[in-house]
Amino acid sequence: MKRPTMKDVARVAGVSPMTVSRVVSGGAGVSPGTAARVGQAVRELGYQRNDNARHLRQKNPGTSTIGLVVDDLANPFYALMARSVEDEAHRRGYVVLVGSTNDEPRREREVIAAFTARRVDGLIIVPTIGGHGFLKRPMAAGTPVVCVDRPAEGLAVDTVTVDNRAAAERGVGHLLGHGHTRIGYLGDRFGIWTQQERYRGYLDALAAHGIAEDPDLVRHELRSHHEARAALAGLRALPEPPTALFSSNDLITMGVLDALDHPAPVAIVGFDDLPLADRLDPPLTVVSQDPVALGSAAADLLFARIGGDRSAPRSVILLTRFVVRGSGGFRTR
Amino acid sequence: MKRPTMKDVARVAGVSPMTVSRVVSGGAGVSPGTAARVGQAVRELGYQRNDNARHLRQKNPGTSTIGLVVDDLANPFYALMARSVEDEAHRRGYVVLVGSTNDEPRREREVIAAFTARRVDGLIIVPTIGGHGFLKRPMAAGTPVVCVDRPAEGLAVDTVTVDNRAAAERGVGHLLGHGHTRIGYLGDRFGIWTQQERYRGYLDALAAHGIAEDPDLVRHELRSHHEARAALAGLRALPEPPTALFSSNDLITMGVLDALDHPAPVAIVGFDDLPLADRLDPPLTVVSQDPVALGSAAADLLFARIGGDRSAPRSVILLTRFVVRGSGGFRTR
DNA sequence: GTGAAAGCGCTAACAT
DNA sequence: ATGTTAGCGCTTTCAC
Repeated sequence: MKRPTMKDVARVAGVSPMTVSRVVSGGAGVSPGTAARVGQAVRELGYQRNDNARHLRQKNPGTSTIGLVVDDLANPFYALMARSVEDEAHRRGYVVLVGSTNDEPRREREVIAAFTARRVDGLIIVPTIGGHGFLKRPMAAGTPVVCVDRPAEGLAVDTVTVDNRAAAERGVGHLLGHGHTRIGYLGDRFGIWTQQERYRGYLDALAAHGIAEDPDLVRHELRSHHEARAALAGLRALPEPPTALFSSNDLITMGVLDALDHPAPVAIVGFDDLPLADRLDPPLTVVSQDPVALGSAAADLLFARIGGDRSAPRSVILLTRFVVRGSGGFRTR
Repeated sequence: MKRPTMKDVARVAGVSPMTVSRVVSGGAGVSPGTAARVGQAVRELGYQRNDNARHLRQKNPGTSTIGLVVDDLANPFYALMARSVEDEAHRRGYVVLVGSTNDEPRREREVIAAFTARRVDGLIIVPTIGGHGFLKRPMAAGTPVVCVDRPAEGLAVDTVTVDNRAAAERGVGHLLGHGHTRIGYLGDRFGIWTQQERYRGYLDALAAHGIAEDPDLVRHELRSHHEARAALAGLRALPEPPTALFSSNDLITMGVLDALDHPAPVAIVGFDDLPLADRLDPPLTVVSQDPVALGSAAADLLFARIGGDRSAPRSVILLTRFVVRGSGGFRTR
């Protein structure tokens, strides 16, 4: 049982395909009588217009589809962001193609190529570490791009980020204010922009308190829960172990918590909030981002571009919240 | 700067559009020389084939796009599922349109209509409470549908669920085994199939231990963290309050935990695992589902259908894991 | 108010 | 190995 086309509807209703087209598109300039007959035929056949064919011919360009490309859709942070983008799209009658990159430039290219081949009207991306020259073509052809969470190096597009550096400085400053002087830093891949920024914030805070950086206390490139645990073990085995830790994302924080006794024998401040963070012992002090705000800001920028905005690229920096719950204090080991 | 078409590439390469088509589609039956010239022109113009036009004409049907419709993409459970579906799709060269329903039948219809208008090759849906007769048409037209997490009433399609009822019975049985006889039940909207099943499991367990249901201990329709807290307050204000609680999903569990002292003065078993559940005091005992397995099972079924499988609809029931961590024991209040 | 013709960008089915 | 013709399902344009 093949799908009916306008021709089929036209035959049943006894009109021309053009009249069906008019009715299906709102019915302007069609007499109520024929409109009713066409509507009847549509219902009878279960006709639904093929939007791909429609968008192909329609002079008013656009597929009412946007693409969202994140690092990992399973990460609650990006999931919240995705939902927020989807809501904004739905409100405007758009649908969203979604893809994860795993932070692999190759998969990012594949996903974006698949999206632009389907002629999405715009892209919201969390760029990977790799270069993004391949975006120049679709952008020149009129597909706007917005970066969110981190900028794409060398790509002049609207970008929505948070104040990573200042927020990290604030968090580490909190630890310093509690008297900690040996503060461990646990970070994800250093190639990721947010991680560089947060590390800079860590250094800023140390410098502001006149404390020299101790490279022994710094671990980058922690890609998993497991690697975070291992790194922590290394820090605690030091002759002079840290009395406090700054954890640079939620995955690392979870790894750290899992490796520690209960109650945690080290002060901790984490970047990114966790669901039950306030029920831990002690309750976890964190830098909290708002992924919903990130997503809706990115969507607003994108739809403005789709709407014809040709102004210079904007950079939106959203503020984090510093949530003090107790885990930043001093404790004995 | 408009997008180049095959015609443009053909002109630059000095060949016919058909030759360009052949090259772009793999280059079978084209001499290496012309293929090179065409490739050169493609690069020069930044040409990318329009897949919408391609799929329109191509006799081999299909848009290499599937639709995924979940309750709420921001819910970590569905986010994990979505990522799993996306991975399966990506592996097969498909992209995925994603939408949230918020459990509103109207939004579900809108989203699915938008997807079928774009001629997705298949749909994976977490059906809302409403009827699903509107799916009959696209199904008859050849768009396969797979339900996941819960079945769609009256719709004979492949369905992937977990053993909700038995798992809930197991969880409540665990509480009974610890000597609890007054066990509170906290559930989400009773119209949702999983909630009915879990409640039945609760009753099964009580019956197996010869305990009569006490309606005072049962609260359904808890739609939020806040409502869960309020319901719990009601239970604890009872003349004979429950000594144990069975919480029917993660949102409710979080509400309950937030409302309780620390350490929790009531035994708790929750349906769905939570990230830091093992770091709570006491560590939370839960029924744990595997959203990744749900997603990949659904995707496998869908792609089998897309591949031409016309066999009778299958029902796949995945098993949950019961994770005993300690919160199910007896304690004083 | 309605329809006929043309064409969006591409490929199937024939040519040559 | 390459080109021509026709047409996917729809809308634009221009007739009536």
